[in-house]
Amino acid sequence: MSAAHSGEVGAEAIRPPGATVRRAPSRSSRKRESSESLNQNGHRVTIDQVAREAGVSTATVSRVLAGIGSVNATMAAEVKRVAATLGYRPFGAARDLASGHHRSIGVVVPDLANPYFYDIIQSAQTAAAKDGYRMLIADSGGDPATELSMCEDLLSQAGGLIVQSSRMDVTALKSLAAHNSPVVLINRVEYGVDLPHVGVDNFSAMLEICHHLTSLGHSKAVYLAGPASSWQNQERWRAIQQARMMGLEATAITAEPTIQGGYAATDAALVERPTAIIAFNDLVASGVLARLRELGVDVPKKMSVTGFDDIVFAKFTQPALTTAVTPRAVLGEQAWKILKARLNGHALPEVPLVKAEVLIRDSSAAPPER
Amino acid sequence: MSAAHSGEVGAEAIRPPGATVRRAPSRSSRKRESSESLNQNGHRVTIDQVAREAGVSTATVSRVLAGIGSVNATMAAEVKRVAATLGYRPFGAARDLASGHHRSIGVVVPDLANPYFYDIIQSAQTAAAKDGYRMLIADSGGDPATELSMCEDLLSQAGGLIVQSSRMDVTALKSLAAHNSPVVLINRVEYGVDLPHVGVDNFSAMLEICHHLTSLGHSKAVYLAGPASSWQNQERWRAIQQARMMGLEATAITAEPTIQGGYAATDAALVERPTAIIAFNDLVASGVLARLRELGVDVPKKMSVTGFDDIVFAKFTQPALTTAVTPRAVLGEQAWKILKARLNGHALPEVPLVKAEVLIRDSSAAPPER
DNA sequence: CTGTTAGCGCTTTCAT
DNA sequence: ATGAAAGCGCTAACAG
Repeated sequence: MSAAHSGEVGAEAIRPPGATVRRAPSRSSRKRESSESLNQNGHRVTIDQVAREAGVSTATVSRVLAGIGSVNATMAAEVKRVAATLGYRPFGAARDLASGHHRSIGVVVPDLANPYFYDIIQSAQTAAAKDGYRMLIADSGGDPATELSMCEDLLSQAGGLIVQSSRMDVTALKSLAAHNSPVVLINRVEYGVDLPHVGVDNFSAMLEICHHLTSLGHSKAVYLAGPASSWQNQERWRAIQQARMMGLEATAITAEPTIQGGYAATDAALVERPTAIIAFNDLVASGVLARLRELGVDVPKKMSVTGFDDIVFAKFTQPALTTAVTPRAVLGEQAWKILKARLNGHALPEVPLVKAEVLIRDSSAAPPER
Repeated sequence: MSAAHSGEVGAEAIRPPGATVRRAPSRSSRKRESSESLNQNGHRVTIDQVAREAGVSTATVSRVLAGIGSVNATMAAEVKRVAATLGYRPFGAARDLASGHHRSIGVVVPDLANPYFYDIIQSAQTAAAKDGYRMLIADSGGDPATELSMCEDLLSQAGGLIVQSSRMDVTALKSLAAHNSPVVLINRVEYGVDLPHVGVDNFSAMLEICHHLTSLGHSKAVYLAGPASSWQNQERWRAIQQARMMGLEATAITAEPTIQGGYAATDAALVERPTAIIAFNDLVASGVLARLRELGVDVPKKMSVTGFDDIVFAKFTQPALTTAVTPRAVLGEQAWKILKARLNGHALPEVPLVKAEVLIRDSSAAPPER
């Protein structure tokens, strides 16, 4: 093969004499003190070096490493060997620029310290990784303004976005949609906003919880509500209100969506003299349980408590929590599926809200006789 | 200002006649169907468009948007206005390529579903974001082999790596170190491997837990061990063995580092007839508590149980868990501090292992009389 | 099947 | 203070 086997002399020598003489590359003196992924000599190993060393063209190296097209087996092996020897790792930015799209997707969540989000992140990450995408994550702290700018920001490094339980108002959401970038919402449904979403059918599940309670004989409950801007909270509360027709009287008291929040709000809830406390989620319910125990209120004999989500701990609280299983892994996969379709310009698959199964455990029972 | 105000005709027209004629750009026909961040017309808004529209050079736009160097205030305002109007968002890959380094760091954890890692991830993310870095996260699933390849992989998209509780063996760690890339380890100390680390002083904290137990009168305990390849587990076990000189006899039984794991391993632990069960972490301890409750074994009267980490739930278990507070947020910040120094070519700051404070709650007490 | 080569969009000299 | 222009390292036409 009389390939461009130029060895060490190569490139410079074969430049045609008539070519415009380029100004000597001042670049050689450009600062390069930040040592990120450089080899021993302080230089990044590039695809050109691999190509030269292996006696092939950069195109071939690219093909071999990407596993695209067909290449002579011997050649491929040699390329791989050289790449390994040199410790070559492609420079992602160059690849993305050349191919015209980022290989990362951004994920923004309201609170990285909340276990609820991790199951979704985990499954989305696994699914995306399978397709060669990495995941950038960011914590908006639950602040709507931060959330929007965070999204805008990520969009310059990511090919698409998965936005979890967005707290943005409709205007912000619309302005995000106007970017025309691949974005999918998780657990935020907003008609009139042109953004695909996946989510849990909170309404049905909460209605079922209410039904469970009324069939047990409860008629007076307190809802420890989550953030007002949260769609999930709105849906859950809507269901509880709907349950009035089943004979369930309920008032809402806002609580921080954390264990501490539930703990702190319990006393206020008790003032209403309910026989059941419906918590926004399992975190809140756990806090309620803890406070009730302190207060000596027997659960479920004197008070029924329900959660939502079925986080790992729900099964191990004392007593074990009655809750609704929101299939988080499914949500993550669905979100990626839609995003992927969007990235590839395919038609978006229709995914209905995911049903949440209600799990009756030990924290709910018939109300005490009055 | 007679700037290059070329309007729409611009570029092509002013090309000097003597210049080498480039082959007509076949690029115009290159596929561009993947709609990622394109504007209405299906084209990405580039810095050139902004520059042209604003009647300045791309260099100026770059300066304005990066806030670097000094630019005429009026001009800057105009550039910003145009950029906003056009919906311009810089293409991260191009920026990274031009500047020579990635603006992301990779974070790999053994298990994204483990709450222990949340606080670390969150604080590291916040700290890094402040310096303009994004965070790529990946879940290795706790598999050493996957972990290494995952790191290699990330290194082509990230400027540096934070590796949590690495389970890689020394050889793998060394090969990672050999890349000479900015990597910092969290909770994995390996002398002889040239990689900076931050971590918790597991040994001292566990020794203190043991001391707490012996001073209560315990002399026979079972350690529900974590993964053998985990440095934290090794350190904790080392402390327990050390505690023999304080009169604590202990045997180790391996358990999955999860609630389920603790639950499942409890029966085997009981066979040893200990008066105390020392769990690898809070998750395991929670499982133990759940099983013990089922079995009717009173904690702490009949059995003392201790955890490690002080995850949010530790305070709310029944009874509340005696544990060691590992300051996760501090770890995340320290890790970023070191990584940043490394990325900038500064000297690495020396950070000693973080002390963990032992928190005596209700799950530990004097052993029953025999 | 393989090599050549033109850019991808941006930053950063360097010259003005 | 501003502009011109040279690439950063890689991919993907395109031509053989």
